[in-house]
Amino acid sequence: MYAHRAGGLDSSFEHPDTSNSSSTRAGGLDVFLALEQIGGRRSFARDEAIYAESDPSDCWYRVLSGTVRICKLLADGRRHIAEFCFAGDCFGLPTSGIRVASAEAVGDVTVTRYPQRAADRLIDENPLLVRRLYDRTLRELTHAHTRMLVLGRMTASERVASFLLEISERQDAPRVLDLAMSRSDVADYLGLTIETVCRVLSGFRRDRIIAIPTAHRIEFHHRDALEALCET
Amino acid sequence: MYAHRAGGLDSSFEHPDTSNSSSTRAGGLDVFLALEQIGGRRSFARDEAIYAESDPSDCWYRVLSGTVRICKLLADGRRHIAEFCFAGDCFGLPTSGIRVASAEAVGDVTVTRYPQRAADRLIDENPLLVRRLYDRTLRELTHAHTRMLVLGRMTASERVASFLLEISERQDAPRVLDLAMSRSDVADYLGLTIETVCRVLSGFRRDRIIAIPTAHRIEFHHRDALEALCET
DNA sequence: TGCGGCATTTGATCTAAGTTAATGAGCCCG
DNA sequence: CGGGCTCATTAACTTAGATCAAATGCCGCA
Repeated sequence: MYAHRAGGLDSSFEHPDTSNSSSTRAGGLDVFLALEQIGGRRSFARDEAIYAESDPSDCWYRVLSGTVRICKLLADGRRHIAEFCFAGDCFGLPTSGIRVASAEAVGDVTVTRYPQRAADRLIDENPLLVRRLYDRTLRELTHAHTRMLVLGRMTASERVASFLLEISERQDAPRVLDLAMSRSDVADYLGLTIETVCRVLSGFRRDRIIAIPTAHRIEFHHRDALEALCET
Repeated sequence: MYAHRAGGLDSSFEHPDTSNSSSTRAGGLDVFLALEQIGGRRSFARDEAIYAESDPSDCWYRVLSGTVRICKLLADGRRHIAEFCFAGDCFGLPTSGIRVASAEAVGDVTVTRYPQRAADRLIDENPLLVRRLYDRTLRELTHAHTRMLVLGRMTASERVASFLLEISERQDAPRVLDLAMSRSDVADYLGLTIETVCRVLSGFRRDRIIAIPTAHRIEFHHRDALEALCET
């Protein structure tokens, strides 16, 4: 279901010739090297804010290690997590000069920070780089459309199944899953409550579809059962 | 709430110098002219499919008149509408070679069709064009994040209020709203049922927030009440 | 090793929205 | 002009998931 994201976003930077673009490669790798040059490394502790909603937006980021959550809040405190970003993912790309969501470290996180002005200059000078960012963003938009289907039309069990499969496809091991995030994060990502997420997971365990050796580790016993749940 | 979309996508093509980019304008307008050259005009009747999920993807489109809906289906027929596209909006931009959603005419529709190969060539030759498409896609992604918050965390009343305001901001008149789409389309866009959409609209009318002279026309009497409902 | 606090899990109720069903209102075509 | 569509509305009832409440378990730290 989420196979189009396989390989992560890393690959767009590191293997710029793997996409379906017919761009010239002239000087291609230099571009990405140059991008690394202008980036500075930052670290954030568990639950620390990287930026907040309505902050001025003068840079964007790429995850080096750890997990970042992109959150939006309603006036009364209801929260939604728009996406989780893992190593290689970019976030905080500019749409206006103001942040429309906040970014927070799920666990300890290291990121590269790209100042807007310098990156803009590079982007304007390097068609190839825009093209990569564009392709990447188009893929993210497709992913967003899938997420909307999940949030708009799927049951609690289907949402949790699709979540487990999505995260698992982002990690190396196909039979085991290490969740960096809390049940509360999962719930806010899926538009459910903590309790419902727990109940669904317990149900899956009762049905021998998964095992839950510790709260943050899931073992897949019948991946096909999960896949059947979120078939399109 | 949706103000970042003000002006529609038309403006990115017709006034390429209004964005925050520092791109050179050298030959700028020629690019968009060239894009128009390679586009062919097509018309579709109410409910006609423009393309279907899993079709090969060899072109993309821009709406000239009418409204298009982008749909995703689950195996058992549950439907979700990812977005409505109005005059000036682009849709069907390529992520892989296969359509991941279908596009259908809501009413009678005219579109410009851009063959992928020709458009790709133009894109590769014209940094400015990619930059426009990129900025546009980034704005759409922001909109998608807002939609996820609506679908994941808002009540039925809040969803309908946000829908009315969103569509109204896309039209000229601020006091009256002409809905091209059926209640069923609205429901599938908001992750609700037809009946719930009706009940909420009737509730708004009972509370004198709106009037509903005909099923497809809404008059705003207390726009502020709607705005209060979906405050972030 | 044992204590305190937080996250997770489970259980008991409640409710917003879904489902089912009946009625009403346009509107197209003969 | 009127019959038969389809779409929209309203009402009665059901239910999936939320809310409220109470364990349970786990982890860091003394």
